[in-house]
Amino acid sequence: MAQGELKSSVLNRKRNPKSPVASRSSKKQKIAEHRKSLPIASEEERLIEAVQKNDILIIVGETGSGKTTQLPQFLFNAGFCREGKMVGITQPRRIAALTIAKRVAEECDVPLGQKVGYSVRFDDTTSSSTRLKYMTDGFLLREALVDRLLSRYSVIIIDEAHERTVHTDVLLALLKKVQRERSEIGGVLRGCQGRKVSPLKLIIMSASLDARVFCDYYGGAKDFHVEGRQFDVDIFYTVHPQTDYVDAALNTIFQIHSEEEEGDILVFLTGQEEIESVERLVQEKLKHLPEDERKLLPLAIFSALPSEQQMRVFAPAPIGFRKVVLATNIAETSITIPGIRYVVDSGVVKARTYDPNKGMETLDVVPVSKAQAIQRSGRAGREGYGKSFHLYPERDFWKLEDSTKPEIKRCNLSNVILQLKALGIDDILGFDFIDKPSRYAIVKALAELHLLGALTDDCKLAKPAGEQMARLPLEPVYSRALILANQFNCLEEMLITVAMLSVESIFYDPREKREEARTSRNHFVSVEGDHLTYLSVYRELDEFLEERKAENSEAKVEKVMRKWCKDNFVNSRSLKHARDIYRQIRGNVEEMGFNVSSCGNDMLEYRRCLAASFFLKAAQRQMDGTYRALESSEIVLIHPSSVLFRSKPECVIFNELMQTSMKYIKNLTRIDPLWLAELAPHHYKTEE
DNA sequence: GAGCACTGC
Repeated sequence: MAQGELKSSVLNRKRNPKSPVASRSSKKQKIAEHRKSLPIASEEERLIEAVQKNDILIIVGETGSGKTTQLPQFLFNAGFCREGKMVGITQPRRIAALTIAKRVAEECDVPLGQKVGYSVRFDDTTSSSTRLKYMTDGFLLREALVDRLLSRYSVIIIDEAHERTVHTDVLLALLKKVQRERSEIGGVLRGCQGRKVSPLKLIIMSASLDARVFCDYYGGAKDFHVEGRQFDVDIFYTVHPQTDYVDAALNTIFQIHSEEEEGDILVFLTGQEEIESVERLVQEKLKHLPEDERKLLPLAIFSALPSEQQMRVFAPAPIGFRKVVLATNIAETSITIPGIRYVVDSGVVKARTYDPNKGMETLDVVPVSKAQAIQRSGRAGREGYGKSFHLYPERDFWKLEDSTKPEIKRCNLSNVILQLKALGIDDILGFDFIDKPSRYAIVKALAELHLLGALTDDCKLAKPAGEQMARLPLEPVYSRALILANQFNCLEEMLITVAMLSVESIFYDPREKREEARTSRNHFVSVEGDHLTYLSVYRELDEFLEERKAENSEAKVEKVMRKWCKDNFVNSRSLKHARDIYRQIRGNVEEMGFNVSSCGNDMLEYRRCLAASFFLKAAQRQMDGTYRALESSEIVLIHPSSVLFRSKPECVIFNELMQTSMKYIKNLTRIDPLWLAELAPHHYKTEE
């Protein structure tokens, strides 16, 4: 979201203030010309015919074909939105849903939210007159919980299916089932609010590499190829394998800078630490160059970076300067940086995997896939001819995996399975996933859901707990915590806690200000642990804003909030997100009839509730000062970001176990070890 | 003594 705001603010600055009438007609003309020039424009008839003849169509089209903006308009014109029906288009990212919908509304010359709208979490612009609805795939999944046949849609388009996010994969399987059910019902009055249910058209849109996978999955579905429109990118490889890609990246950056024509450089690296170190190395190296060769401006971008600093990569470099943007994967698909003409690909990426046996996530540096390498190169050809430098030999490229392993095979499945159960799908092991997760991962997730009380002994959705948990947009273990907090009379505190635990990077410590950051945040810190610390961060900001709300406008409150966050070294984007989540889940639990009560100053009761909620993740200190995670028996360390890093209490509960350089536990609170047997007897009594 | 990237009626 932050990135989207940045992009549009840059665009706005460029816009010329012409007279409204003149600009409107010339803008209209420009849009018409642009639409006509798209590769897909000449395919309208053939495409519509293909949709009419095939219930499932796989559209393969590269960047710039116009498929995402044009196809829904073609479908509208061909009558697919008659009788109040909608065409739904899903995207893996909210920023895409939002910007594409705005673009299409502009092309249709209608205000956003009428014929064309978007729906993403916290932000729904659709109305009863919306016919082309852009949304995140997660949003459509949520809709399916309410209207299982998705009866308001005549056509559903899954865009960017090749990315294979968990949400996309679940949707691909679910829609296959919904389509079958809708054609079986055929015209009988059923579905949401007694709507007439007609057959569903399904369109899967993907980049080229793996169209076969989708065609096969849908029983030999027809595929339709649309030409892309990208500028040419020359690809270069190293002659020999590089032992140190950071060093190779540095050399390549300076080689481009001294030998190539003007144009900015985008360098793909693995993470924050590496990026910050390359940034310093570039600056260091520049000092040794002659004055006139120093005009190179290194800029970092990664998701944990505060928005104000992210924004800097979007601004044009000063006259005569060349930008070199040092980025994580964030620049691969999520954001597009203007001016990039050269790409440097390290060939590696940090990838998360989940080990269901240990209940542990791992963050490893691994080689990219061919598809990723190609996607990275493509970033050099957005505005004109470009060059891409891979820091490995061509023969190594051919050894890469074709595409990245689908996320569903690499993640904790408890949430996915809870959602499927809530959708009425009981046979998870037999469910028709496009790529099946391992039997073991499924069984482990079922067992976890059972322990959390979401499933009955025969693995059916428990009533009401399982239903309630499925309704909440949270990890099942956090939903469970809210249900328990209702009984412990600390629901208010737990709502804040799980909202804060649901967002990433609440604290941001720039390397050079690490000490200052810690000191200025000292007053938040609770000796009991991270959960109470988050609670006081949230509450202090809330009180601060409350005091100032009376005298200020909403925009000013936002500004005050950003200032407060900056002063306290808190990431304002993360905290705003946490506040949005809080509002949403508070609404959810109130709808469930929960009474949001506070335990006041009784933090003992709150900590007991944390222990009761997170009993599956407890750890005990050992003689040597390391910890043993009770569930997996893994030897772990307290992550240095925890406020308990130094104090090392005897027993803690934690929310995250992740292996990076070491096995670390994060987000912890001190508990009394006796509480575990008392509060989770079904799990601990026999052991201790 | 350290944090790839997304996302949720």
